[in-house]
Amino acid sequence: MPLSRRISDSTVRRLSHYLRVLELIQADGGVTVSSEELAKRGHTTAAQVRKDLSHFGSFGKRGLGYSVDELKDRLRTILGLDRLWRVILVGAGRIGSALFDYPDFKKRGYDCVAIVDTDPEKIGERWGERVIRPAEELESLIRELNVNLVILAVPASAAQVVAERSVNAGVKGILNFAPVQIQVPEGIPVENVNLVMELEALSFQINRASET
Amino acid sequence: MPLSRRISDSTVRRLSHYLRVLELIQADGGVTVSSEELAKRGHTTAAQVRKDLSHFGSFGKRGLGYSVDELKDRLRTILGLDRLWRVILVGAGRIGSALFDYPDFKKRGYDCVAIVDTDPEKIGERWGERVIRPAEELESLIRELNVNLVILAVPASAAQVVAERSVNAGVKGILNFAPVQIQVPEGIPVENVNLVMELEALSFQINRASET
DNA sequence: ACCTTCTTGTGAAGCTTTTCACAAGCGGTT
DNA sequence: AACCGCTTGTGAAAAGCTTCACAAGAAGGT
Ligand SMILES: NC(=O)c1ccc[n+]([C@@H]2O[C@H](COP(=O)([O-])OP(=O)(O)OC[C@H]3O[C@@H](n4cnc5c(N)ncnc54)[C@H](O)[C@@H]3O)[C@@H](O)[C@H]2O)c1
Ligand SMILES: NC(=O)c1ccc[n+]([C@@H]2O[C@H](COP(=O)([O-])OP(=O)(O)OC[C@H]3O[C@@H](n4cnc5c(N)ncnc54)[C@H](O)[C@@H]3O)[C@@H](O)[C@H]2O)c1
Repeated sequence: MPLSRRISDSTVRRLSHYLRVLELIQADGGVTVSSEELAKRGHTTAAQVRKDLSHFGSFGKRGLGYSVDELKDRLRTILGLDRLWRVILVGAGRIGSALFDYPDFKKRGYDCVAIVDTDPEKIGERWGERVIRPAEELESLIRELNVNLVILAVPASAAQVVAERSVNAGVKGILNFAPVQIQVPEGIPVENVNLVMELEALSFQINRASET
Repeated sequence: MPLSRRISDSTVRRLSHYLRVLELIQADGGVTVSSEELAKRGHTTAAQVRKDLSHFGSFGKRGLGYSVDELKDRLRTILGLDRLWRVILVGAGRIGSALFDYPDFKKRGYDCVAIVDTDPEKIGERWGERVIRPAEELESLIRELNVNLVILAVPASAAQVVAERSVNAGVKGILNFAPVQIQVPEGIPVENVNLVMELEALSFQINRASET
């Protein structure tokens, strides 16, 4: 069990995927599952499933497969879902309002504990249990509420500055919706969501397929 | 110029990235650009930039670099942005309303020509120039408006059915926001956006970094 | 016309990820 | 207690992707 090797990005995404599949299997009353089945319902092969899991230990029983319950717990621990993550949402615009209160976040332990915006019209507005705070309070909110993650839902021009301020205030990871590559200190993970890029990947593939 | 080899996903995403960088350079008045500079402002290396581009031809001049204008055009063609894409939005909920009229889509040639929903409260509602149509009209709208792409912004339970209906009606690609792996016929590209997965990738990396 | 400087395009090397293949192990059956 | 069917865990092979390194070519100066 090579617990210290680097884990590839694709492996992590697949783990996340396996977890979701396990939840579905559990909801259907499944008790054990083979790598074969996990692969079929995921998007991959049985060997890949086993290799992915083997990076973190050996959770299965030969001849039987994996205990759904146990594997689910293991994956939750591996993915860091065995604790609560405190998230601040920066930018209460269109994408921000979709993300806020997205139930799947809460279900996985991501709790949006604060929202900030610069727009005086929006500051003070109540969203569910939260009130939109002015952007100047970003640092103090992060410190006082012990925020771990920031969701950047601001215009591209503001993203870099907000990211820097957030990291300086102690945030440990960034989910960035602005279509810019933000620069952060070594060791602070950033995940980018770029929807234009996704559409471009589609049109590229469609074009390519039609080129015979 | 190996025009027929398979292009990796990561290459396509970088092309998309280069295009954005080129637009920024052009806005700053840049006329030519070297792979070195493109790499610095992207997220990669000069060799990678050249290798990526070399799959599609040789667009540069040795000693000089690339013409910003020309490379931009070439990339637009490669990514399929030299035409208009007609998009239907299925699901006029929170994420759907954020996506609709997202200006960056229009700027790249993706035009949301129709919106459908099942909710009687929403049907008939006007969003900008569009009116939300009942979901039963999905197929007829796709055919009549010559829709190429579908954005799935419906609950996970509805995603598979909507995807199948859309493909049967002639859609050529799917951007899926529902957190399920949808099954489609060979040759229909699907891009998935799974935000929970992105957050999980962050918490995984944060956990891992703190394990010394 | 030649030399210098710069940067591309590209095989080859190096590295990472995926797939293969099979010994090892578990549980049920005879 | 030995056998059998099944599935894991894992080295080794294969495939895929990135980096290296350099010849080839372009522009400008002398
Ligand atoms: N709408 C979409 O579908 C969509 C999709 C993908 C990416 N994005 C990106 O997400 C970001 C936000 O998009 P949107 O459509 O929600 O825009 P929006 O204009 O609706 O919202 C942006 C919000 O950020 C606030 N803001 C601006 N500067 C700020 C700052 N320094 N600190 C805090 N708040 C600030 C604004 O007041 C506004 O409320 C943009 O970068 C956009 O490119 C949007
Ligand atoms: N809100 C988010 O931040 C977010 C983020 C990522 C992914 N998602 C996913 O996107 C999807 C939509 O999320 P949402 O938050 O917008 O939910 P929502 O409930 O706000 O919107 C869903 C909409 O789809 C409509 N709908 C349901 N069945 C339909 C059908 N068969 N045909 C057409 N329309 C139908 C509903 O009437 C509703 O208007 C979900 O799968 C969700 O998991 C949401």
